[in-house]
This record gives sequence, C-alpha cells and structure tokens, in this order.
Amino acid sequence: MAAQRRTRPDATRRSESSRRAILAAAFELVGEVGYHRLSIEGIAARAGVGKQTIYRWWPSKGAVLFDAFLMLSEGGGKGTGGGLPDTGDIEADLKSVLRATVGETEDPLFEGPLRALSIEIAGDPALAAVYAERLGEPLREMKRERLRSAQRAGQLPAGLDLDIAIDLIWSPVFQRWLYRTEPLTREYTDRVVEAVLHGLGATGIGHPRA
Amino acid sequence: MAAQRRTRPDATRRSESSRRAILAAAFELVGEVGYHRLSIEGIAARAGVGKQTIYRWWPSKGAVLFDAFLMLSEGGGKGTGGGLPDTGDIEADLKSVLRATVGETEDPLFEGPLRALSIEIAGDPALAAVYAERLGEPLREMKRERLRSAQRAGQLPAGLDLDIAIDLIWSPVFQRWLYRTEPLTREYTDRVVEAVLHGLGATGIGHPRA
Amino acid sequence: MAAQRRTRPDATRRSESSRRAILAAAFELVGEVGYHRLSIEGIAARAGVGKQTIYRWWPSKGAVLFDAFLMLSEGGGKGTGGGLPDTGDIEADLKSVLRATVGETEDPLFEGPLRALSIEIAGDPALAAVYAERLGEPLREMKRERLRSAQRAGQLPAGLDLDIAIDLIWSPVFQRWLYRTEPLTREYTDRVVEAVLHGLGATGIGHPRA
Amino acid sequence: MAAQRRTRPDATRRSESSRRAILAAAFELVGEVGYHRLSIEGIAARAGVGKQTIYRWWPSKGAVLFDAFLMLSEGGGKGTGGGLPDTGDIEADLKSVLRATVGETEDPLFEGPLRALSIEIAGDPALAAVYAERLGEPLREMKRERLRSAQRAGQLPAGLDLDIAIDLIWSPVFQRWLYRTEPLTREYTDRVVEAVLHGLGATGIGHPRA
DNA sequence: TTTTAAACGAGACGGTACGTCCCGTCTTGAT
DNA sequence: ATCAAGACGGGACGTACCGTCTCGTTTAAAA
Repeated sequence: MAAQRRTRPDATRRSESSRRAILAAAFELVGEVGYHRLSIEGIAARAGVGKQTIYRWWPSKGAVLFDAFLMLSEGGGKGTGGGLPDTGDIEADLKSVLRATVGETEDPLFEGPLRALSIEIAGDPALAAVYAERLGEPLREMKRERLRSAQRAGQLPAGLDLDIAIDLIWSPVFQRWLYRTEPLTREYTDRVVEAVLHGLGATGIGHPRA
Repeated sequence: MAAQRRTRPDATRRSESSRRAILAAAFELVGEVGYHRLSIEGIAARAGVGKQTIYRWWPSKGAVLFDAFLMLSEGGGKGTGGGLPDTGDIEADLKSVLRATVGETEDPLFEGPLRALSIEIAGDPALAAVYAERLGEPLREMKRERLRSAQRAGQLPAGLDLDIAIDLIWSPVFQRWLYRTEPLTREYTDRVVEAVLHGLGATGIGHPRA
Repeated sequence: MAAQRRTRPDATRRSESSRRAILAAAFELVGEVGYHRLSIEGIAARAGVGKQTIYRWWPSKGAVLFDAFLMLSEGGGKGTGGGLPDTGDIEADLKSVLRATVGETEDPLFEGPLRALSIEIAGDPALAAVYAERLGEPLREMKRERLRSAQRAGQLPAGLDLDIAIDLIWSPVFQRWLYRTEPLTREYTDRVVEAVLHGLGATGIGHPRA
Repeated sequence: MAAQRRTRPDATRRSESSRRAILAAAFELVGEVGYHRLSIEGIAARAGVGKQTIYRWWPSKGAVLFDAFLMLSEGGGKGTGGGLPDTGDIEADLKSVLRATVGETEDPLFEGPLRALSIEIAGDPALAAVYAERLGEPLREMKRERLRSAQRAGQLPAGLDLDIAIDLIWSPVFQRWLYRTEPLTREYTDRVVEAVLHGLGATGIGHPRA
C-alpha cells in the first residue's frame, strides 16, 4: 500500500522475507490476542524484525493488517478467483454466495482479523480509500457483473441501479455480523435476498421506477 | 450502565456533578481529538476529576462514551421523543426520516462521537449488548411501529417481516456513512427507500412471499 | 537532588523503597557494565520499577548516579565523618590522606562508578553545580580546615591562599587517576605533597609571596 | 589512528576528500550539538559520506573526534610549532603560557570540542593511549625542555623531578577548567605559577629534597 | 588502455534505548 | 465512603542511532 515517509524509502532494496514475516505475524497475532492488544512491538518481535522496518513501510498497524489481508486474498484467492457463481438463477446464486459468507464469519480464525480490519477501516479514511481501491471495488464489480448477467437473462429490469441493488443485498448481512444484534444465519440471508428481489410488496404509494 | 467492581460502589453516594462533568468531557474530547486519542486521563483532567472516579463507575472508555450518548438522547431527545413521523404516507415518511439522518451525519460535532461509538460497539460485545438494550431496541421498536401503521393503512402487506424490512432500509444508509465508500446524499436515501418498497422488480424467479 | 518537571511531582508521596532500589541498581549496574552501557531502562528493570518513576525524580542518568554516590557518602560515611586526620604533622597527614585515596581507586567496585560520575560531571554543568554544593564544597572545607590547623601550628604561613594550596595538592593526583597517563602510586602522591609544601626551590626569580 | 577491521582496508585507496570532510563535520557538529548528541549518522550526513566509510577507518566516534583535533594541531599548529616561549625568565614564561591557555578556553568554538575530547579520553583507555602518544607526550616534552632550560639558567634546582613539576603547574589549571568549580582566570593561573615555584612556605617539617 | 577489485554513497536491516503517554491500581488527606 | 490528586509498576508508542549488510557507482592500481 502507498506509504508516505519523510524521505520515501527505496522500495527496490526492500526485504521480501521481512515483509512476509511481518504480515504473517500480524495475521496470527490479531487472531490470538485480538485487535486491541495487537501491537507493533508484538508484530516486530514475532516476525523477528526491527520495529523501524515496520514503520518504514506502513503508516499504521491497520495498514499492516490490511496488507496481511491483501496477501491472503491475492495469494490464496478468497473468491477473487473468477467472479460470483452464475447458474442462471440469480436468486439461488445470491443465496448461495451469502450462505458462503455466513460460513466465513463462523470461522474464528478468519472472523477475528476481519472484524479488526473492518473496524480499523471505519476509523481511518486513508485506509478506507486504499481498501476501496484494492479490494472493495474489484469485489463490487464482480457483484455488478453477476447482476448484469441477470439483466441479460431477463431476471432483473434493464434500468436497475446496480449499486443500490448491491447495497440492499449485502449491507444488512454485513451489518448484522458487525454489530451482532442477532445471530447471522443462512435463514436470515435467504430472507434478505427474497425481500430485496421482490420488494416489500408496497401498494398504492409512489411508483415503481421503470 | 452496569459496572462490576471488586466491592460494588455505593451508588447512593455518587457525585452527580462529577458524573455529568465526565460525560461532557468525554463527548467534547472525542470530537476534538478522535476516539483513538481519547484517554481516561484526558477525560479526568478535562472534567477536573480523579481517574479513580471514572474507573469506579465505568468499565471502559467505550462505556463512558456510550453513557455520554445516552445522556444526550435522554436529555435532549433525538427523536426518541414520540416515534417516527406518520403523515399516512410511508414512503414519504421514510424518506424524510432518512434525510434527517443524513443531516445529522453532516454535523461534525455529532458525526465524530457517533462514529467513535459505532466503532467501539463493533469491537466490544458487552457494550453492544448494552447498546442494543438501551438504545437499539427502543429505536427499532419505533421503526416497527411506523411500519405496522403502514400495514394498517394497507400500504404494506400484513405478513411482512418487519425486522427484515427495517434492515433493508437502514443498513445501506448506515453502511455508506460508516465506510465512506461514496458520499451519503439525500438522493441516495430516497433511492434506497424506493428500491426497498417496490423491490428490484425481479421476474420469473422464485416467488414473492406473502 | 533538585528536579524540574512540567508539573513538579509531590515529594511527600514519594516511595522511599523505590528510591533506594533505583540508587542501588544504578550503582551496581555502573560497576557491572560501565557507564556507557548503563541505561535508564536497565536501572528500572533491575530495580523493579517503572521508567517513569526514574524520569519523575531525576533529570538524567548522571543525576541518578550522583544520588547513588550521595547515598553512599551519607549512609556509610566516606571520610565525611569528621574531617581529615590531624596528628599535628601536616606533611604526614596529607601523605596519609592521599595514600588512602590511591587505595580507593584501586578498588574496581568503587573506581568504575567514581570515574563514571567524574566524567558525567565534566559534561553536565547542572550536575557539576549540584556536586559542588553537596559534596565538593563540604570536602573542600574539610581540607581547608586541616590547612588552617597547620597554620595555627606554625607549619604553614598565615597568609597562604588555602584554595590554591588545595588545588596544588589534589589536582595532580586526580588528574593522573582520571587520565591514566601513568599509574597512580603512593610514591607519586608522597612526592607531590613534598613538592607542594616546599616548592620547586626556584631561586633568583620573582619573590615568594608571604 | 590505528584501525583494526576484519579484513584490513587498503589505505592506499583511501579517499582523502572523504577523510577531511568527516573530520571537519565531526569538529563542527561537536561544537554545535555537544558530544552527547554527536552521532556517527550525523557526521556521515553532514560530510556527505556513507556510514561505512567512517566505520571502515575509525573504531569509535571518540577516535574520529580525536583525529579531528590532530588534523587541527598538525595543520594549523597550536603551539606545536617550536616549543614553549623562552625569554630567560621561567616564571614570566609559565605565566604567559597559562594565560594563553585561558584564552583558548574562552573561545567556545574550541572549548566545546576540547571538552568533548577530554571527556572521551577519560572514559576510553585505548583512546587515552593514542592521545598520550600522539599529543600528550610531545606536549609534555616541550614543557620538560623549558624547565630544563630554567635549570641550566640556575632558576630551578638540578635535581628537580620535572614530571612532578609539570603536573603541579598544569593540573590545577586543567582541573578548574574541566570541572568549572570556579571561573578560570589569568589571576588564578598567575597565583598557581607563583605558588608552585616558591612552594607554600612550609617550615619546620620534613625536609626539602635535594 | 583496459580490467578489476577496492572504496565509496546510499540506505535497509535487526536491534537497543530513548523519553513520553497512558493504562489500571493504590494511597493519602479533605469533605 | 466518595472524592481530587497523583505516585506507582508496567506496556507500548514512535524516533534516533547503533553497527552490519548489501546494493550499484566511481576510481585508481595492476595487467
């Protein structure tokens, strides 16, 4: 990620092994002790690295954590692989995607760091911008593409605002996870998909947009 | 909020003036320096209070902040007063409520502490539970009541899952504010209300529940 | 020693046990690792004390070391007891005092810290002032008193400048120890005393002050 | 000065311009920030030189500083020129030399580095040895020579221990400068010379040697 | 003249210590 | 018993330098 320092360090000399050790240590530690107790000192010690090597390349511990996620996404491929599933049935596909998401949140090794990162992004606009560019927008484009496919299949109206649609589908799920108001179940995500696709069934008011 | 200490302090002897000074200081400071730089020591100094007085009555700085919000809500009344507006037109009323919400987020004196609290709740299940009980559920019940009124008016189907409906309406708005992916505008909230009430217009798939 | 802080700490609340532990640790460590490798962190760790407790009460590690010496001087009594020996023979007494000094410099447990402190005082005027007031001047007064006694006994002229005399006697000894140009022996100190008392035997030049 | 490295560097290839830049930078910086805040990194940066170039040729920052002094002494000539003045009057000549010394200590551009070096030598036996050989002994020999001249002129006894005499004259002056107990004045140095040459005027004790 | 091996500038690296901030606990004296 | 005040042991912060270790790039002696 982009880092601004007094005198910008020379990235060509950067130690790749230290970089990997730092990101791995950060990911492990945030899972073990939680984000609040995650410290740069702890990461440096676990990674066998001087603190300055972290400060040289990352502006905050949130940024380190974020890169740790990036490494995971780009290395392992967390669905970044090739877009959302497309069986021809948009409702079934959305339900299946959200059920998979629920599954991820049930894995504590993933849930912890993910929550930490989500919180950090909410509090750090710079990090939010990097996230949007590097992870958020690519993911969103995948979602858009799946909806466009449904439009081509005649399952969704041509004039649909895809971004609104995406927000309607994913926000409630994310929200319920982040704030733990109620448990996030597959039942719930199915209901959300249905309600969004068919609307609440409002009558006699306003006017459906085209 | 409930505080557990080794030997529970005697609430009858509690200094009301110190309590108010602490909450006011917390609210001011979180707006001035941000949540990350908010410290118990800072609050105590600003409030002219010993640190122990804070530790005696609150378990965490998040809890202090939360009580600061409670004081505001109960004191000033942030719409907690008498429920959501009901002009008989559910679409218009929802739009108006969400537009007002947008307005609140545009006030930096309110936006800062609110974001701080939102972040803190996301990371602290205990605080989340207190929030749900003291602020979340009452607010949600107000929303439910407005939707029930729309059901009685024939504007929404009788069998509607009100909690899903509420999530669909408010989550996208909250999400966009919290993560600043795109600016939160009145245009956007209007579109959300329309899309939720009328659905995305899906055809030929699944079946509207009701 | 006098310490100036942002808000001066409250000396009445000071922990005596921490103070002693810090001074003892400082004295031990300077002997073990030398002054250059003596660190505040090391002192704090050895003393089982927070670093802030040191920074709260001393402005520099030199000041800590100095107080460690003071504690020794005031506690054990390093000749501060009751003045220099006075057998009635000024020459013999001076020789005996200087021989004792040579002995002290031969004890490595004492030599190390003493050298460290001497160096620190040379580089820190504030420390030098405190030293002069607390240790230097009392010692010098003891020396003056012994010389005055010799004057009363008719062994030294009445008009003698005592401070010059003291410098002449002690500076060469201190100098030879500090800079290790040649070993500091009892032979040497005896010769110094003799030379100072009787002069170099210059003739035909200037005029003896008297 | 002699430097030992893993594989001894090839002095024939040494960059003279870097050497001079390093010594000049060291001398300047020690005057500007003091010895404690003088750092190898700082010297390298000021000299426009890689850190390794310093570590390659000097074992410590004290050694760099020492060489900076050597350069000065050998280049400019600080009295190294041709011995102490000899007008035939030992007392007048000594007074004049010491008065000149007082003058040097009054120049802050010279006083700072000199004090830094003096302190460093006191704490570093290796440096002390090099100093003794390269600067101390030549200077002392010049002093001895002047005293011998006075012996030849019948102003000092033939059997005088010249090294004791030198210590008696110069140590008090150096000491008063190093420890700043009292201001170092020309008055003082004159009194020292007189007292040393004529003795304290002791009577009835011991016996003048020779 | 070309080669070639060194010293060189630059600066990243694993570390140590700095001096500061704040944590949560504890103690003191006043109310 | 609570309160304001604040010292305490402790942990982490972000910075400054340490001394070592590559990197290309001069540069000057050897071939």
